[in-house]
Amino acid sequence: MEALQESYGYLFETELLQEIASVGKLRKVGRGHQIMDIGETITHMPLLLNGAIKILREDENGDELLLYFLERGDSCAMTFSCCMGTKKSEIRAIAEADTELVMVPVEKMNLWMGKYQSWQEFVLNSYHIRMMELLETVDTLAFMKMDERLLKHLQDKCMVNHDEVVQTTHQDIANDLNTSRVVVSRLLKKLENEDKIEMHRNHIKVLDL
DNA sequence: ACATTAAGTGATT
DNA sequence: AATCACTTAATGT
Repeated sequence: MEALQESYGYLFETELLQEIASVGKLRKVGRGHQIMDIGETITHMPLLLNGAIKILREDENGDELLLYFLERGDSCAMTFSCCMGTKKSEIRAIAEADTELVMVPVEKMNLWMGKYQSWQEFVLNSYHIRMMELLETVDTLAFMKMDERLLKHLQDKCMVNHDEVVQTTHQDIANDLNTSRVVVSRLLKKLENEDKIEMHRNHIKVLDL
């Protein structure tokens, strides 16, 4: 597990890295695959090595809303709190790109909290970062109009995929933003007229980054 | 050639 | 901004 060293070497001492390597299982997930669903019991916590994962929330009707992306060096804050009592996931996680992650059993969480201060810092820090990300999306939701949200979403996608070309359909975007496809199509056309994007079938190139 | 899926359009609320 | 109803375009079998 040299990949561990590369992604987390600057955070954890070698002793902890070795423990992660010995107890964790490497998992590869293809783009679009579901990693965790709402209501599922959390047994492992993920440490992202590369790729990206999108975190979604769902309403009563089954409509989805994108909360944020996880990238390399991130972990799911949901798993942290689950070890403090709650055991079911409140969110759904789907691979945004082909992703490699290390799955660590949750039992190790508390153990390492006392044993390694680098682990404790990592957990607390991750929690803080997730909180800030969540606040940002709340702001976006509450204060931004659909066209601004759309552009931001495309830019975010570019960010996590390290590519100015977004592989997606209008329908997919509509699902992520919890709006209708027709609205997305029309707003995208507007963005194209403003030379902020280029539209093609099944992919969009973002010019305004 | 036909069916399916993605995207575009006008009208209405 | 959402929804409906319909058209057009691209792609798969």
